[in-house]
Amino acid sequence: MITLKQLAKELNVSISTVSKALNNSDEIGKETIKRVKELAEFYNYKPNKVALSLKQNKTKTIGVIIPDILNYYLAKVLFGIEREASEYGYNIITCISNESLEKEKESLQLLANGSVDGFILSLAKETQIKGEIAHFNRTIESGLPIVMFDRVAHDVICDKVIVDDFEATYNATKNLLAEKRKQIAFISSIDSLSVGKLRERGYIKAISETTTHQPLLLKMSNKKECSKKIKSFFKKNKTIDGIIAADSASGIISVNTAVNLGLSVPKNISVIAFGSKSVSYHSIPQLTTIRQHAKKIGSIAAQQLIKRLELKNAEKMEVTTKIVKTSLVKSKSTL
Amino acid sequence: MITLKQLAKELNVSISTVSKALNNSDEIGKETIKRVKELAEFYNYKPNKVALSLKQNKTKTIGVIIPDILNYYLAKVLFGIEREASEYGYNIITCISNESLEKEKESLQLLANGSVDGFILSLAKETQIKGEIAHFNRTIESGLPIVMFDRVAHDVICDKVIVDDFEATYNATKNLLAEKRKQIAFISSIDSLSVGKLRERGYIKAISETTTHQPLLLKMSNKKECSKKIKSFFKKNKTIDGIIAADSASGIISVNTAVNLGLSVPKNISVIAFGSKSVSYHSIPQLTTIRQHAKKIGSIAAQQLIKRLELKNAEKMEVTTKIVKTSLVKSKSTL
DNA sequence: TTGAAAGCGCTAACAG
DNA sequence: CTGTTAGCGCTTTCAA
Repeated sequence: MITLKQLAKELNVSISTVSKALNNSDEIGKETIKRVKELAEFYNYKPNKVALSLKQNKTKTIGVIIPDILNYYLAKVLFGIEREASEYGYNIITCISNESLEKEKESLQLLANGSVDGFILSLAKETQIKGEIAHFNRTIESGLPIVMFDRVAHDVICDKVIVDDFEATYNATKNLLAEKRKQIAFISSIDSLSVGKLRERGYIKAISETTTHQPLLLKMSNKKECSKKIKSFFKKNKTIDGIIAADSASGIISVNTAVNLGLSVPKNISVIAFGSKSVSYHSIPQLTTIRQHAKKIGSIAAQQLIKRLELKNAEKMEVTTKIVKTSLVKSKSTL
Repeated sequence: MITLKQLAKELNVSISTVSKALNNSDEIGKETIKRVKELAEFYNYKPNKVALSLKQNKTKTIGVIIPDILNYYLAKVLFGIEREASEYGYNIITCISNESLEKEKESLQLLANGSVDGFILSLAKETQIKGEIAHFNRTIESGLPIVMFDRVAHDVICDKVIVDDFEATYNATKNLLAEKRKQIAFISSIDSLSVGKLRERGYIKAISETTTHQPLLLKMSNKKECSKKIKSFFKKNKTIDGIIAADSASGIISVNTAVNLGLSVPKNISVIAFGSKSVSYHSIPQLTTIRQHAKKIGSIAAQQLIKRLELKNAEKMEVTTKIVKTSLVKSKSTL
């Protein structure tokens, strides 16, 4: 990489002249500016990012910590974050906590050495189970703002972007009830997550408000066993005619299993699941899904963080919690 | 963030003494080291990464440019890269080219300003179609090594990590032939990618070596239309009894569509597709898959780059191309 | 209109 | 054993 120093030497001017010329300072003569710019162009000069960061005490880099990059939803949020950030000239450093509290702490710690200006993150499963939040507070106190999305720690005072999980399943369940379904079950493989619990509560509320039958729940911890568990669940409960699935895998497997058992979807049984468009193609008939607008969540989170970073007296800015509304996209697995 | 300067002031010693003490220099007295470390601990001192990078002229950061983060396979490679990199104390800055040549160039350009020590990348679709490679060569000439994986530019001289795509479909096709399948088709929605072409060629070779029937190809550009196209393809070609799918979506949809049309899988028709374990659950019966060991590809790519970065005279190190062998994991969609 | 010098936080050669 | 100094690449005040 070519430096100002080298340019200055070759042009027989001082470093500061070159710097000013490249920044179009009106202190510098037109002729000089032209000469400098030409040579810079010739050598494809780019100001060294590290030096700039050191000087200006900000890196234009955001640390993103996500629990699982193989989760389609989380990957999509990341996509949204990246796009928005790069729009504003920010880079993102990605760390994957792999659902581990330890790795989450470590990443936070590691990047808090001047590598990033702030964080966007979603809590690791283990963090949610153990309820630890001290590491977040420490980070915020040290001057690095955090924006949390989806799986958030309510007790930490910071900006948050969440989904209306409770309402989403509440409405979805109501929707199946409106189809005159009599026995609606809730299937989840994300029971340990805050969002999983919210979704369950939305379902339970709708059921207990409207019907007399008990909520019917199938909760699984292991994705591997989903197929078997769902199959035996269906066999045991022959009267089920509706499914609310808290995650897309459960939804897809429910439809495919029902069809496989000779049930007609949606004639005998309707299925609604959290999930994206592309995953909806994985079942025949195609799955009716609750869309979370993951990209939007990502871009809102990025906007929020950048706004705070570029504010003069950021402390004075109140923290906000933005709720991104889901939409129910009807397809072929419901009436 | 607390700095050496502040520590030095509070301890009434010089900055360099503090620096040396923290680095356990034997120039410094035991007692002093102890005092310094205690205070550093107390303030939770962390050396400023940016200053270190500037001083040492390396960032311990890798730029990763991937075409599509929502592609499960690519996300998994990213996972492998991240894990390996963090093992060696490297961070990764992720850019998503979104299959666009322009964005790919831009990211490369942008990070070549001292932000990263080198790159790991897979080519954007557009880059492969247009065959542009100048931007890669420029980057390498400027001293930043590149490791390419999966979708590589053969004409660029750099380290590469690839999959034995050709052999994989060749062997998979042979496998179906060994099942006495008479009419095996090849279905792909990634025709424009280098790997897509290799996979097709492997299939064609196996077919033309062994049978007299013409290769039977269904190539789609639009994922959206997959379901319809596959359905009409099946209806038109009633004698098909085997499928090799170049991508997992095609495979999943093939199985589900076949079942839906009343065919028995694998009795009437066998299906093999490129894909991961988790995607194999999305069809009933479960899909037989060609596994690419994405995480391994990621970690090998990271290892290779880091090795080159930490070598003294890296130019002298020959470039290598590593081939990661696929494995055929049999499940319920084949005999 | 241009240049010299200081400083961002750190390391390391050299001096004391 | 400890301190002074220079320098990584850049911006910016102040002086010429």
